[in-house]
Amino acid sequence: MLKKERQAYILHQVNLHNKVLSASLSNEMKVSEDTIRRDLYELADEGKLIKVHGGALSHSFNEVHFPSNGVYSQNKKNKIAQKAVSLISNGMFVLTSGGTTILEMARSLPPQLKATFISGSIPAILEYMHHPNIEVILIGDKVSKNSKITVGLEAIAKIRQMQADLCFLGTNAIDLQHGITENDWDVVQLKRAMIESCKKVVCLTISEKMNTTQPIQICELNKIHTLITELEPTDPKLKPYVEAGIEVL
Amino acid sequence: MLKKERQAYILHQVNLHNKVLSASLSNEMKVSEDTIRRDLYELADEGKLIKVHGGALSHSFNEVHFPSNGVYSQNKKNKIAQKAVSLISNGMFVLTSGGTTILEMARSLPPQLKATFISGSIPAILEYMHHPNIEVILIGDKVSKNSKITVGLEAIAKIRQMQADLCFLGTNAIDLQHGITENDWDVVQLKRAMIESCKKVVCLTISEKMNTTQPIQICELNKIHTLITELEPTDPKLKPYVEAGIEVL
DNA sequence: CCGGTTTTTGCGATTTTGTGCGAGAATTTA
DNA sequence: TAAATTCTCGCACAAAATCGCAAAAACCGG
Repeated sequence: MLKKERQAYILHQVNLHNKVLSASLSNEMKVSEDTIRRDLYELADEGKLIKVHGGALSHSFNEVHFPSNGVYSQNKKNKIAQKAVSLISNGMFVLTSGGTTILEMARSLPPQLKATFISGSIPAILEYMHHPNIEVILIGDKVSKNSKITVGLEAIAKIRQMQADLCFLGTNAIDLQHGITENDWDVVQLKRAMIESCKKVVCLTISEKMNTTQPIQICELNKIHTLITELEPTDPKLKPYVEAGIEVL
Repeated sequence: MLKKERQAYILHQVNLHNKVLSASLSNEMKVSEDTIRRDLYELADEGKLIKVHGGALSHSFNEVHFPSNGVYSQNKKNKIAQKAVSLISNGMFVLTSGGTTILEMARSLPPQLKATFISGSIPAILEYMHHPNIEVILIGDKVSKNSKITVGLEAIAKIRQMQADLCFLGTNAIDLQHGITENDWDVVQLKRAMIESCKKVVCLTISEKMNTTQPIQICELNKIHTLITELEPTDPKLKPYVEAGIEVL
């Protein structure tokens, strides 16, 4: 078993169960606990999980992390949110994933907007619910505690039978060669279905996540119609994406 | 159970109930009181709560004093919650409606309980999600903003294809002649479907709502197996229900 | 294909951490 | 004031982490 492979599996387990024990992982993959521990420390260094005595926990336990860059990042996300909102017009059906950037967009929706929002992300749904004129459709299935989103075949089937005008994807990693990538298998399945079920795919991401990759590919770049970051559309960092035929806002 | 995990649970409990007892926490998580005490001291050191003799208090407890009938009603709901929880055992599939009584039950689930909870109520889902060992199935459909629950044909169809062990209904009005009644058409449809899709129907209600009615009937009394109120099962107010063949806790 | 280098992994000895227990002290409660 | 909890403190024990080291595997330039 490859190291990367092992770490991807660990990450998957953490996302699924919110915790992992070094002992049981060592048992499952037949490597020493030392190796597992080293893996966990590496993943903790990359901020993918939280190492604790005896195993590791998912970030969702700490609730409020990154207090330091919070405000800073917030500004960026707000910029992104403003641009995203400008794409929505009355009467549209909008499919959205989860993630903090999407949340920020949800909070920025103008109160007079009348549209239908469809999502399996629970935090996003909570935001949409507060809006006076928006219809909210919740996609049901098993709830993934870590990503706070419904995942599974039911959810995917439901998405498949939709045909939305717009699809907003909160994106964790985007790259010229590898397209958009994720580390959670279930979320990948969902996002793939979302991409297939809408007329226009819009990726929202802060520029730090550009040109980074994660283990599992969601789709190639050419499936994406629009990319929104906090940068000016003319920023040189975005040039390769424009050249790849993506509309950049 | 990991130390951090345990502390996260304690914190969650403190924030919900504003107080925790060392003894009951020790009992719930099957660790010694010593361990709980050490946890409480650590959390108190971090300023997350206030350690007192016998347990701990939430920080907000000092500052804000809440409305008197709030606490009162809360106590009743807590009593109901305790009784309801006692009906659930490991491995069960439990269908629940929404409502504050259900929420209180969700908050009182012992951490080691492993069960699957199915609901379309968004506040309830949020509570279930905090629990370390519970699988959460969210029923999707259009979100009703005022009842914070998914309603519609999709949701009803989904419920119909289930077969749960237990169904908890937060009940707004119960009466000997009219059975249980509601004032929201969509919710009535949902609850009817829930009653048909489980082996055992349990109604949770505070005694004030007994012998009251609302415009739309959900079902006759004979569909209900168990009634839980804050009263003692021997209370004379409950006698007619016992005589009607309902198990009363 | 081959030496040399780097990375990865496992092992044993030692240290640290987490937990429970018992006895006596401190406190709450009746 | 007496009885019942709850706390403190020291200790023991097991599980987990750390450290140094060495074998094994992967990588690489020629």
